[in-house]
Amino acid sequence: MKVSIFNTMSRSIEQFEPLSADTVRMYCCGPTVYNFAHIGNLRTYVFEDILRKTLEYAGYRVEHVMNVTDVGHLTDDADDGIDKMVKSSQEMGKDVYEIARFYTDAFFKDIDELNIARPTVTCHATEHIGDMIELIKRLEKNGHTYFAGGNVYFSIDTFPQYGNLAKLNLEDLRSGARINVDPNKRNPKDFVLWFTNSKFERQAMLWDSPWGIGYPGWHIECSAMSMKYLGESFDIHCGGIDHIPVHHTNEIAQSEAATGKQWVSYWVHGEFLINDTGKMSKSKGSFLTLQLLKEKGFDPVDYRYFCLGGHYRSQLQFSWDSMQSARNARLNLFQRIVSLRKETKDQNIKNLGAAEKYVQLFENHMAQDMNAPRALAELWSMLKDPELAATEKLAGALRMDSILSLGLKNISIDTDEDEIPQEILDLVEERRIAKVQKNYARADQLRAIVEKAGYQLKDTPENSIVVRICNQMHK
RNA sequence: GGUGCCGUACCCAAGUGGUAAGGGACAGGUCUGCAAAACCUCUAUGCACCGGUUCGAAUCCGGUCGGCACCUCCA
Repeated sequence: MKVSIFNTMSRSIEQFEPLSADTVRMYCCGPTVYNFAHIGNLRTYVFEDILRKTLEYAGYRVEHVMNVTDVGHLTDDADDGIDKMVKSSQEMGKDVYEIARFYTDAFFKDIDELNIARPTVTCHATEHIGDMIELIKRLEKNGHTYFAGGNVYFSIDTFPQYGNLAKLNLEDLRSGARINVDPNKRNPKDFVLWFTNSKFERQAMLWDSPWGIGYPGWHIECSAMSMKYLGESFDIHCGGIDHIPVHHTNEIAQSEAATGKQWVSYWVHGEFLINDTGKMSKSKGSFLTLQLLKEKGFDPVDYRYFCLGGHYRSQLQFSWDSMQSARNARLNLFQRIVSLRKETKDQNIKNLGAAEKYVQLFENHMAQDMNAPRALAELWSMLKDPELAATEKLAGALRMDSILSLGLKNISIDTDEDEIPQEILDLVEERRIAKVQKNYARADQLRAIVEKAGYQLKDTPENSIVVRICNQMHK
């Protein structure tokens, strides 16, 4: 299986070829842990997981590195504002490291619940300050930095390819630059590598460095850590689309200026999740978390399914209606798997047989820039094809799920018949008698009572089955 | 103001020149005392609008209207 992927650098779909034959080295920008991740953030991690699993499906071993930014980033401009970590710690009255720990744990809980594979390496910025300092020293030696107003800056004029990724037109940008530019900058697009002097109200995290006590600029961690774990040149770097113009642009500049080599081969970016107010952000008051979805009765996997319904490079419109339809779809899908399991009990489900052609189509769609919506459609077509045997459908579905990761292999046929209270069973028995006596008015009345108690009755030719209504959504 | 993306059925959403995937919802059917569940079937001669290129356009070109994103921390 040959994988093709859209490379932001060339703005075109390219055939993927890793630097080394069978290993893919991939770096993903991780969370800044001063708050909970919202479902828009989470969409990006779902997409990265799909990318990783598609590559693994194609036979590659994937070294997947993700950073956790536990050093403060600034609230607004790179020269002003309150450190986000400090701000959050002030609000919660906790130590900055406690805050980072708390939100890091919350983040990985979300990741796990979404069936996103953990990175092979997770690296924390605060544990790599030394690596960042070494990188800045290297840049200094190569003449790409200058010291002004207490801070070390990267000079973009020493790096002619600056802005290639974002296709930035530097002339235009310069003329349209904001008013409050840091007067120490030689070029408005220069950025800080190391701060010893900032306008922070309070700075909780400080480290010693050749330039004085301070803290690193916010782009340097990704360069330093990715090169530490993946080498000076690696295959894939991904993140949200918003990182193209500033963060990734600056990362490229400082990385390649330091090594003199091409840093990353493929840049892969995921689009935003949008709701009726536009981009999801806390300031707009539309900060939806996975926790909130759960409180509303959704399973985290419903959200994963929802994400798979749209292509990763298209904006995806979130609404509660869409979320509901994703849940229904997922429930229907699970129901089909349960039926197949029952039908194929004790049978060998290893062979794809006639499901092969659907798996083939599925692979093609995933291999062609990860067209998950198309791939999902193949899953449905396969399940609905009357020509296929149940074992073949099940084998095909499980194969596809190695990328989709909806948890199909964990679905058991023991439909959790957890204890139904005796009083409910008594009502059911009373209804059975009423039915035998053809007292249907009484039977309907009893069913209404049972339903009100949260149970649903399903009459079959033999007997009546009772299920807890709210249990169904979680299976 | 500058740059880019998008506008497909009731909703979400694929589809970049060859005659509109898929899911949800709705409706109908089988089944049922009636339901529920399950299963089956159906839903765009048309892809914002206008004009053009072409044997052929949702797909290419021009224009109009509308939406979104980026240019500033942001997945």
